[in-house]
Amino acid sequence: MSQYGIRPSAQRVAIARYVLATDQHPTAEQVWSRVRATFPTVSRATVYNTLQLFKQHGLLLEHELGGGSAVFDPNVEPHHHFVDDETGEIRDIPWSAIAVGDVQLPDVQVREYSVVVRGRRADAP
Amino acid sequence: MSQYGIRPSAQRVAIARYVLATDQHPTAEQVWSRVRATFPTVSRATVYNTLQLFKQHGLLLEHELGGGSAVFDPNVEPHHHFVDDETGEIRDIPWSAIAVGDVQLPDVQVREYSVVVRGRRADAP
DNA sequence: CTCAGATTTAGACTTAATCTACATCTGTTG
DNA sequence: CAACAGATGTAGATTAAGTCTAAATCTGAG
Ligand SMILES: [Mn+2]
Ligand SMILES: [Mn+2]
Ligand SMILES: [Zn+2]
Ligand SMILES: [Zn+2]
Repeated sequence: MSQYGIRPSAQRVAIARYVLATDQHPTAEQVWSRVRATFPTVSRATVYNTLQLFKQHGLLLEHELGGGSAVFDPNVEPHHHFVDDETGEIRDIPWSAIAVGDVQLPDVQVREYSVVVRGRRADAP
Repeated sequence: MSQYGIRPSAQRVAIARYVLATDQHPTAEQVWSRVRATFPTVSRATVYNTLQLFKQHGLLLEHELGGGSAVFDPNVEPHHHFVDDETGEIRDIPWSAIAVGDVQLPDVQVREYSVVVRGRRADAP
């Protein structure tokens, strides 16, 4: 973590151990709840501040995909997302799984793009 | 509007006149603010309820694309979106402007998908 | 015209997120 | 080590989007 210019306080390490290792897409409140299980005194403000710090240093992405709260994503490589209509659960889709042609728009400098897919898990066949 | 099974009250007509005709992607608060200019007594609850009603009847889409609040979109045909990093402004991208290959995911019934592009307006050349 | 159901309203409430002011920690310097 | 300044963390207040409630008002079928 210090390799990224972030001083590794105990709180930051506890937050990192959860949020940088998950394959889910937790909200800030979910991160706070999880981290309090092992670090009961950590404050809400520290969790929100640390998530923004990690984001600014490129360790996390923040997405708004519906459900009313932002989610955090330690997978910082380009990829797409599937959002379950019923549960709101978010799953990663590998970049290679969807072919997207050139994204060039007039008068726009594109920073990033991705596909958001919505639907439901299919019933057993 | 009655063709969609919605009783056209004065409030609903005032809301529809703005939100079904705009080419922007206003938030509920922006809709409320705009509608109050011509209908000063309309309540916040009526605006939120009416937007959800229009959405349920297929007159509007609701998107969460960042910025902390949902936006409403009278363009209910499939299309993509560009989000300006600096201003948060949202612009439509025609469906035909981006080629997206097959979107098929294991165990998923896809309801809809689209591309979200982020970046900034290019400076004059 | 009546009145039951539909619609609207003001304001209370909930929740995500941010802010503030103060406390604590930590690394550096003498 | 001791002092201290800057960095970090904390509790609780605050903001803002959105929802809910209970009461008022409207409307059209009979
Ligand atoms: Mn929503
Ligand atoms: Mn919010
Ligand atoms: Zn992801
Ligand atoms: Zn649109």
